[in-house]
Amino acid sequence: MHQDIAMSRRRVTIDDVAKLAGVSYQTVSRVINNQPHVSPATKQRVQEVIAETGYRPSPIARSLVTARTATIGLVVPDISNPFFSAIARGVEQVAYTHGYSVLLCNTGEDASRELEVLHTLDERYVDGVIVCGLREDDAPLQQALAHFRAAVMVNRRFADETVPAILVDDVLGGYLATQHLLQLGHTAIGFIAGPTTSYSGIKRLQGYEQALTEAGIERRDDWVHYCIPTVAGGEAAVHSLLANHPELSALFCYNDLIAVSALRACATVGRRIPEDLAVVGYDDIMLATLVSPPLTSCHVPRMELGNQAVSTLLNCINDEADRCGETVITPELVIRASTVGVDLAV
Amino acid sequence: MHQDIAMSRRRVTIDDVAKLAGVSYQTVSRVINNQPHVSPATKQRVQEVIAETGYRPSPIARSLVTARTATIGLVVPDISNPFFSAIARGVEQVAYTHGYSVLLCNTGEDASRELEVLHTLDERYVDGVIVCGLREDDAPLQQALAHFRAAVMVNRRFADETVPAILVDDVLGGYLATQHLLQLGHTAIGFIAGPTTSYSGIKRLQGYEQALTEAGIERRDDWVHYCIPTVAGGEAAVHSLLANHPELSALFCYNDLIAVSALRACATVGRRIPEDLAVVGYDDIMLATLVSPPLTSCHVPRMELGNQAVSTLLNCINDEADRCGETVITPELVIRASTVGVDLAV
DNA sequence: ATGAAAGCGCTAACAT
DNA sequence: ATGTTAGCGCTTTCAT
Repeated sequence: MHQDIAMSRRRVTIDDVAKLAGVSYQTVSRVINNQPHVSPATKQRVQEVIAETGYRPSPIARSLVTARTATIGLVVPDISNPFFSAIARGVEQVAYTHGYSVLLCNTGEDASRELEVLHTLDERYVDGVIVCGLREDDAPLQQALAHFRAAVMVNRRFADETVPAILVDDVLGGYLATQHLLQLGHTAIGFIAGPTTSYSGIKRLQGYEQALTEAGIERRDDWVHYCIPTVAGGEAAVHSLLANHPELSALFCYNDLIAVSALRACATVGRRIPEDLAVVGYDDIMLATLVSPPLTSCHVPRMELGNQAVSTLLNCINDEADRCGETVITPELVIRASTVGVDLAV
Repeated sequence: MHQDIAMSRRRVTIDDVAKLAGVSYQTVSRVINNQPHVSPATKQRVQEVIAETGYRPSPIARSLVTARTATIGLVVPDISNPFFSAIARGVEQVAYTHGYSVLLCNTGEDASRELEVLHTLDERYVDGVIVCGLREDDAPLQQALAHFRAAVMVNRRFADETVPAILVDDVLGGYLATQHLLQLGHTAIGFIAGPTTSYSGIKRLQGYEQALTEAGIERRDDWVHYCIPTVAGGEAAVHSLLANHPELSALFCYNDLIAVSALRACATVGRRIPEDLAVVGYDDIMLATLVSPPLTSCHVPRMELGNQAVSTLLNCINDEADRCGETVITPELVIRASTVGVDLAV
């Protein structure tokens, strides 16, 4: 009936190691947790047995007593969206180096699903969660996040700052984009603004207005159009804006996809870029470098967002409250041929 | 000293519920696991208490005894690569509906890191793993995968078929792409083949050759160039192939990024597409629809790969061996303006 | 139909 | 420096 441990399929336990090393299993526990009060000789013997048997402690059993899992939850609207997958990469990177694993949850842009997955993560006793994007009612989310030992939001914040957030300075981004166009001599600059409800859209609009104001240019409501932030969504908005306002010589777009639809619209009606219309995008996704002409775009360091989110989360988990406030990431304008005549990207 | 449960910050346990319902905690266990031998009255009373207290069983404690975690590991080379993030979305989707969570592991294209994360996943007692891509020594990986209750590979296979795999029929893809060009009347068709070591590259080459052979066209080695499968990587390969072989009227590219570099190369030297050169890409990433002209490309249903991977994995976990073989996903050619004169995408 | 007891593998007091 | 004793919250025998 009895099988030799080496032969058995069963995992090696702390008890097996203790017996083989001729000590109590508490001593083994001390060794694997690097605790004091173990004689060097014993320690070495135990370590040898561990090496021989290939023993590794069960994180499950450990979690049951420590109430920690060394796991964090990552909640994103859509992992196949390059914006979020880059964040995910940044998150995984830093988490892994700190011994944490990442549970990935996709909400499919669905608010109720977001609460559901948080529920699941809570059940699974994750040590903390990182929640990305999705504009919706704050109250239910805030309540859900209160269950966790720690939580961080990316690209979103609560008014009362109860949850640390990693934010992009979109006001600055909008300002830089617009300022660049102003410096090139443009005075009639339109803005395709994305969804009206978008938090970052509102901030980019502020930056746009701020730059215009500084330049002493009147801000006109009819120069601003809203749309769904996709290539298809931008098409109609761009067409109508350009048709109704032939005076516009430049366009700032909420994101690169919309900027691409501007490129297309111009190709259709025979307007040259940047001679007849200068175009600035936002996000600086890979696509921006690949269309022709390549897009001037506001670069958002997405992996950096993920890195910062984890760092902040781990600080909160470890009660290092000093780094649990709001972190602002600064975007940078990358200038390419859609605003300046020469194709810098070769 | 004693705190009322409702007031306490401590999680509600099965014991609390049992006491409040006036039954043994075994009975509560029966109720939450839908086991028989509980009287309707008792069952209802217990369920009421569960609802009142908001009790939810601890998956940790449960895992400790069942040796299952309802968690699967997903190993990808780079989650920020659209190919893998789409797979990840497919994986998460199906896993979630079956009550499984997904631990995300990024290997950064590093083979040793791949083994490391598998080690971690093994420690964490995941119920199974899905490993995507990365061409490397089979032996160490195969050995690592043997530790798991279940494992599935995506876009990769072991010769002995010990591990179920989800594969794309790349021979077919290469065949369809080439056949399409042949049907348009092209007889001199080049192939930019991606990395020489690429498993899928070799298969696409086979499909390319097969189509040529069927059409009675001699396959010429110097019509095939290899390169790193990026826009930058393709640039040199495309230039040299076109410069040395002006007879080529069509180009089949290993992926869409290389196809984009073909578009660029032609723009530089003034060759029109598709009149002077027809171009076919592969993967059908979003970019394919956005460049001009839009790319004819071989569509690979990436989310479907993820869906199938989880389905297969869950079958293996549950010992339903019937669905644990190799699954082949069929790609489809999407025809756009880079091969036919009219811009179908408007 | 219900309960009592044992144990999953580990850590954290408290001994000695 | 080492061992003993309790649990962590649950499922699984085995009784009743």
